[in-house]
Amino acid sequence: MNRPETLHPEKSEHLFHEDIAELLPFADLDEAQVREILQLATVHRVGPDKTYFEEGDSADNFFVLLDGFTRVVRTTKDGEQVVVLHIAPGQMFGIAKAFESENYTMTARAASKGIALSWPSKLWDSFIEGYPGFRTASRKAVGSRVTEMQDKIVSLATQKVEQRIAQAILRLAEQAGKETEQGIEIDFPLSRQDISEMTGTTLHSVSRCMSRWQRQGLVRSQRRRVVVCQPEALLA
Amino acid sequence: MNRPETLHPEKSEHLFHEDIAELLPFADLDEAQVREILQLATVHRVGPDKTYFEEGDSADNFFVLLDGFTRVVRTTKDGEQVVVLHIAPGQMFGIAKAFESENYTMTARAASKGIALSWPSKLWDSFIEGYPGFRTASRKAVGSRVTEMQDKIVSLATQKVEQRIAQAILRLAEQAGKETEQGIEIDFPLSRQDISEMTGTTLHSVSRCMSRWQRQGLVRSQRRRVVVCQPEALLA
DNA sequence: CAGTGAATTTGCGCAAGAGCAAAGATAATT
DNA sequence: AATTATCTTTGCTCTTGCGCAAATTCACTG
Repeated sequence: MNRPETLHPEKSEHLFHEDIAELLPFADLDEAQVREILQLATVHRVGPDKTYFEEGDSADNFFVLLDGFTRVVRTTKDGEQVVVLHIAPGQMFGIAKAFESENYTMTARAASKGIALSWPSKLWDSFIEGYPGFRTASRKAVGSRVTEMQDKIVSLATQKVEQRIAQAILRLAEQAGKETEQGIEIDFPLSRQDISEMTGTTLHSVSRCMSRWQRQGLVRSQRRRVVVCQPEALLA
Repeated sequence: MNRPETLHPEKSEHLFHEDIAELLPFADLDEAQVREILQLATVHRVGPDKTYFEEGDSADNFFVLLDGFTRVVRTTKDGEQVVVLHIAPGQMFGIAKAFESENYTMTARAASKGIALSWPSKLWDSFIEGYPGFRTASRKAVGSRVTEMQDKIVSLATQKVEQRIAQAILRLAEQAGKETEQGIEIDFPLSRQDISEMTGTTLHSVSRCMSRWQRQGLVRSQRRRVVVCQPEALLA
């Protein structure tokens, strides 16, 4: 295979046709189409806690995350952050066009160092029409977001803090879990504060909860690192 | 104007081209197209608390609500109900096709007597392609749902019970408000229990809250009837 | 390798709100 | 008009978990 392929406008050592073509949004495309699409793409490399875009910004681009995890966040008037959902590599985000919206309604902040591709929103319709796989992927993206948000609403509305935290951690372990000898490690830095923003509680309550689980051997957690040892036990 | 037009398969005294054509999903259609679409529609008339479809059902149809209000509800394992959002007349619902989903993920239950039209899901793509207004409307429907769910998540995660209840009632007053001399009346039966299911609390807390507001003259509420007298004051 | 700053742990007191129970009110039914 | 079912109110207790504060640990930087 003929390796390095240049990406516009920034050259990249690690992004290849093969990698991109595997991503759901670009499934079923032939090589020429992939090249065509990549020509139009902009590469974004962001450090931890940097944003791809902010709530209220004009929705000029849509994105596909290549690497790293991204939090989709809403900030309240008094500065509190609420994490609404997480984006995993291969998923689209910033797809305001799918909502007929002129502006982003949330902020996309990198949980860890990340890479994403973006395209001008004006290309959205032509992608939808020209690439069936893209249309399917965009619908699935919307669907899984809606599902995730539903689950979060039900969780917030009916469960106690402890259950909410457990559920949030298990979901992340599923989306961003990496096998280790210890157990499943969540593959990006995750503080008590972060978890509290996902579950609508305080970092104190999260800390207490996790300490207890640590004592019981259910999880193993150091500073901003979380390893789930007994996923089943957390369900109880 | 030539009045009664028959709807398939059930004849109807109150549904006319003029009414339907005004609905957002069918904006920009000419009379022939409206007739075409209505030919394919099924009419549903449901009583209060009856469902249009249930969570888990095969998503065979998509709907447009013509009259009445509909709650979109999720039920937890232990039978608790959570109201995720409300559908107003003119809006689409049951649009699993937009999520590339085979089944409904929630239950649609009529808050009051209601009328809806439905079409087989297999027509979704042809509607999307054939009627630009329909495509736009479906995106807007998804967008407003996502926005509403985001707001609910933020509300549940950061606000106290009292604020959540106030916000929920104000939203309904906006979506389903009818002007009266007393103030804005929510135009369908709404019990304390219903409100608690929207806000993730108990009917007791809702009752206490509303009683206080009643004493302060902010609302006026009898059994399953809610009138908002001072919307601004509820914001505090 | 010491120093600095961020993340975490933990204790304590308190308030919000859930849970339970019982009474009262309102609408529907016969 | 009497009966019944449903909805609502309200009091009381008890738990959850927040808010505040202080101590501690950990990672990074100079």
